[in-house]
Amino acid sequence: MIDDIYDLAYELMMEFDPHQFLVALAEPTRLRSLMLLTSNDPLCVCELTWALDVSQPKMSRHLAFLRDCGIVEDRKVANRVFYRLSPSLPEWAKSVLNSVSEGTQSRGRFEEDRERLAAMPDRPDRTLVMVSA
Amino acid sequence: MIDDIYDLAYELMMEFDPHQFLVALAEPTRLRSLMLLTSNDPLCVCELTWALDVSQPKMSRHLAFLRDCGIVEDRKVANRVFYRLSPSLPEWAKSVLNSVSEGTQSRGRFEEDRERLAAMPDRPDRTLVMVSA
DNA sequence: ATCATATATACGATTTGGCGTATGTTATTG
DNA sequence: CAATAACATACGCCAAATCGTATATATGAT
Repeated sequence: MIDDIYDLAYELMMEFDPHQFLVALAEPTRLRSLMLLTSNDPLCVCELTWALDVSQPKMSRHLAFLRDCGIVEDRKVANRVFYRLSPSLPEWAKSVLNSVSEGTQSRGRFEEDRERLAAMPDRPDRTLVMVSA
Repeated sequence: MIDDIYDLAYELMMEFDPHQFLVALAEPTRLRSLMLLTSNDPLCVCELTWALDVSQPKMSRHLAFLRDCGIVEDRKVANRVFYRLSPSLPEWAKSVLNSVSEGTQSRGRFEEDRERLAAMPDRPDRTLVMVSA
């Protein structure tokens, strides 16, 4: 309760920082994750781990980074944690993500990520996450 | 001559890389330089050095970095070297720069940079640079 | 209760990036 | 031909970022 109030106050005080935002994008794993999330909101950790073919701790760390920047939000559903782009992202930041998404469309590495995600077997059910948004 | 041909071939082969582009933006001095260049094309090294209040080698290194990424172009005029955004930047990259520029408009650090630039005494003549573009 | 799955975090090791300082290069000026 | 000014680069150092591995936590299944 008290913690929540402090969190809110902190968030109001610290505006969304362009530099921090760009630092977040300037790392391959984070960028690839964000590119997937830009078109495939929400995704759980195991889906991203599978699609990017990276270790689980690595994915988890980078997602925590993005969350702490205010770029993504997480929602726990049963066993899993789903991430999506933060709806409260400043418009200019959303624009950046969309523009970068354009720039990465025909780039092999990002195409492969999308394909691996699409081909993932037994992808978790997302309906619960969508509803409770 | 031969070198020019190799440079051209190299540039055609290596497409503009989104990740590299974002790495370039994710450093304070480079970002601040680009934000100035976005609205004040072209600027010479000494103007940027003055506006950002950083050492000359530091400024020079970061500009070289941006040039090697294909983000800016340099043009030597007499004693000085002027930098401007590369006109051949992909559209999506220009969009990113414009969006980030929005995001930084009301941020103290970037405002100060603009003010220091505007207040710089004896700014070099730019007419020659503009004409020979 | 035990075991398996999904996720997060701590720790040590390695790598990378940026910086200051010193120096090189080119062009202008006197 | 100095001497100066603008810019670029080389070198060594330090701080920060990332990673793998191991481990902790929480939820679900048997």
